[in-house]
Amino acid sequence: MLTNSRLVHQPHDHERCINAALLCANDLCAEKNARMTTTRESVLRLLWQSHRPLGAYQLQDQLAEMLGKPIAPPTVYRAIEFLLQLGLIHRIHSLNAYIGCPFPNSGHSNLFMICTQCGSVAEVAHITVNNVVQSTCDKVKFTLQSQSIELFGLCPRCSDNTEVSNHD
Amino acid sequence: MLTNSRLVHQPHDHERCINAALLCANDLCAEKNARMTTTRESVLRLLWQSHRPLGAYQLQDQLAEMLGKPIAPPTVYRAIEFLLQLGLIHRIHSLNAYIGCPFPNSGHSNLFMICTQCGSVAEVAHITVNNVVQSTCDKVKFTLQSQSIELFGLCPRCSDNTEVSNHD
DNA sequence: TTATTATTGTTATATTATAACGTATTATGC
DNA sequence: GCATAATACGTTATAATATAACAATAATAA
Repeated sequence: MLTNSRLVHQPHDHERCINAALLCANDLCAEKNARMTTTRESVLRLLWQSHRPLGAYQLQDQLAEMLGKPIAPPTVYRAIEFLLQLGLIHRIHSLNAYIGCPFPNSGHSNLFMICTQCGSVAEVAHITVNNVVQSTCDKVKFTLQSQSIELFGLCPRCSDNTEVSNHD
Repeated sequence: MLTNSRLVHQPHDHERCINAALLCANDLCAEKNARMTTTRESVLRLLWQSHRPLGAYQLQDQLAEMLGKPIAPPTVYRAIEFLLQLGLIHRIHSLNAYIGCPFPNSGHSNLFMICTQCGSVAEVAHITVNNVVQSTCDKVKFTLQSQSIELFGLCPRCSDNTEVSNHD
């Protein structure tokens, strides 16, 4: 099982995540003959900086500040679209928000664990989940193309806190 | 495995689905001391009539026509909210649309198979999927509260058609 | 350099959803 | 029945999310 669950819920060095993501992005662009422009890189950077899902208009604000000039929605959405296509970020439908993908190369299904308390989101790629989903589709003759699995609940930290406060 | 997959993709008697859903809705309301008003019933009926996901503003139009008077968005959203709470309908996040639930009593997880060709949506409740999801959550100490699983691909009919056209 | 393509800027607007407050309707206790 | 409270609906305005269309600019290729 591939997951960033532990990392997400612990304080850690964000710079590393950001740099890893940017390196990976550059590789992917080189490979696919795509251009990693300032706007696109900035959006990716912002998503990794926050380390949690950001809406398009949050990105707009932060991007405007980062670049020191006003940015219109289409610019943001174009960058988002580009990064989505490359698999560098994901869209979380239930939140209308976007988040950096921790393992863009893994040909994985998108399974997100969204903490309803603190808003953190961990991504998990689990072969067993994939297999079960696939076999379920086979059973009803549904040709699976892609998927969006969004789980809501309490992350490890918030689970602990809840338990503690229940004991008070 | 519980599913309406076959039914969804075949021509069939919609009146039955509608009536079954309305009966079920009335029972649930009686049980929970909730009121099945004209607006709410109409929205539920419309969703079953179409037998595919409808957006809030599609519902608004159809509701206005059905009731013979203009309807404002809040009215629609209130009915939607009510039906969601009772578990009589589901929201499909990736489509910003709503659909009737074929088995509201089954304490099931929401797994949808969305045909990217014809737009039909089947719901499946599969204990194995639930179990795998749950055990994945356990592994990373995530306390699961609810879930949204949306699968995109080709329904049985569209799969067949594609195959045929490929052979031409 | 020029032609071509890809990207961004700009304006306007579509789509989805909710806030706030007033009115009407329905249930409940007397 | 009548007063009261609770619930649902009507109405207006607006927030939040997303895209269309076209002009301008920048990068690449010929």
